[in-house]
Amino acid sequence: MRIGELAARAGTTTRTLRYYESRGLLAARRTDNGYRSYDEADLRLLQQIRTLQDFGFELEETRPFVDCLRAGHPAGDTCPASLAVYRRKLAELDALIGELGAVRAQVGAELARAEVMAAAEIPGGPEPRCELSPEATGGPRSEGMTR
Amino acid sequence: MRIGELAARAGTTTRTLRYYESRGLLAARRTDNGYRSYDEADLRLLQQIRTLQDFGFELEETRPFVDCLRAGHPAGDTCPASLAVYRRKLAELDALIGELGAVRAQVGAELARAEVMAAAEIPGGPEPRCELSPEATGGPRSEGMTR
DNA sequence: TCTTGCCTTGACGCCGACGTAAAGGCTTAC
DNA sequence: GTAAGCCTTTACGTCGGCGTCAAGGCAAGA
Repeated sequence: MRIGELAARAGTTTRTLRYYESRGLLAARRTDNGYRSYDEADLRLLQQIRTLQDFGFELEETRPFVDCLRAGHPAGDTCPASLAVYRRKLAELDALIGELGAVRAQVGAELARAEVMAAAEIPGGPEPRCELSPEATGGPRSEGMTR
Repeated sequence: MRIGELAARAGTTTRTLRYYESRGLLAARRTDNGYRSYDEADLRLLQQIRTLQDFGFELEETRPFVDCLRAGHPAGDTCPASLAVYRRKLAELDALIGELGAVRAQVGAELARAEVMAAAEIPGGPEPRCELSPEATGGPRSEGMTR
C-alpha cells in the first residue's frame, strides 16, 4: 500500500504521514522506485496514533503506544509506559477540568455582577455610551499595524 | 508613569504592553523625548485585559471591555458587548468542559481495559517485550531529522 | 507521445502571545 | 566623561501539527 491509500484509509493526509515519519513514528519501507510502502500493521500503528491525537494527546505521548505495538503486542496500550501515559493524561485532564470549572464559576459570577451593574446603570440616564465617540475611536486605533 | 513602571505595577512586561498597543488596545501618549506615558486609567485598562487573559480570553475578546472602560464606564463589563463576550465564553467553557469530561471517561475506560489486558498478558510468559529489540530500534529512527 | 495522477524532497506559512536580541538615544549619578 | 539604567524601533524565534506550494520523477492509459 502506498502513502495515499494509507492516508485515505486512516482518514488523514499524506503530509501528516510524512510528518509522523519525520518525527520517528511510523517508519516506511520503500519500493524500487522510492515510493513509501506500508502494510496492515502500519495502518494499525497509524490508527493508534490518530485515536490518541483525537483524545488530545501530543505526538510525543503516542510514542510509547507505537513502540508497544512495534514490539509485537496485540494492543499498543498494555505496556507499562503506555499505561503511565494514560494515567498522566488522566491527571492532566482532571487538573484542567478543575481549572476550567473554577474559571467558569468566576466568569459566571462576573457576568451576574455585571448584569446587575448594567441594570443599575441604565435607568439613571444615557450618560456614558458603550460605543466609543468618534474622536476617541479614530485616533489611536488608526496608527501602526499596516501589516 | 512610563512603560516599565506600568508593566511592573500590572505584573507584566514592557514587551506585552507594546504588543497590546500594536493590537490597538492600550494606546499611550508620548512625552517630549518619545517615551510612552501612562496614567492610572491605563493601569485599570491593563488590569482588565490581564484579568480576562488569565481567564483564557483571547486578546480580541478583551476589546469590548477596553472600549467600555474608555467610553467612561466605571467597569469594563457592563456594556452589552462585554456581557455578550461573557456569555459566549461561558458557552465555550461549558462545551469544552463537556468534551474534556467525555475524553476523560474514554481514557479512563481505555486505561481500565488496558490494565486488565496487561495483567492477562504477563502470566502467560515474557513473549513480547515492551522495549524494542535493538535491530528494530536503531534502523528506522536514525534516518532523517538531522535538523 | 502525451496526459493524468500518483509519488518524491524541500521549504515557507500559519496561529497567539509574546520572548529576546540588536542597535541606538535619553537622563541621571558619580 | 562615562557608566548605569531607563527608553526607542525593528525584526527574528518559539511551540505543534500540519497546509500548501514548487519543481520534478514514475507508471499507465488513450
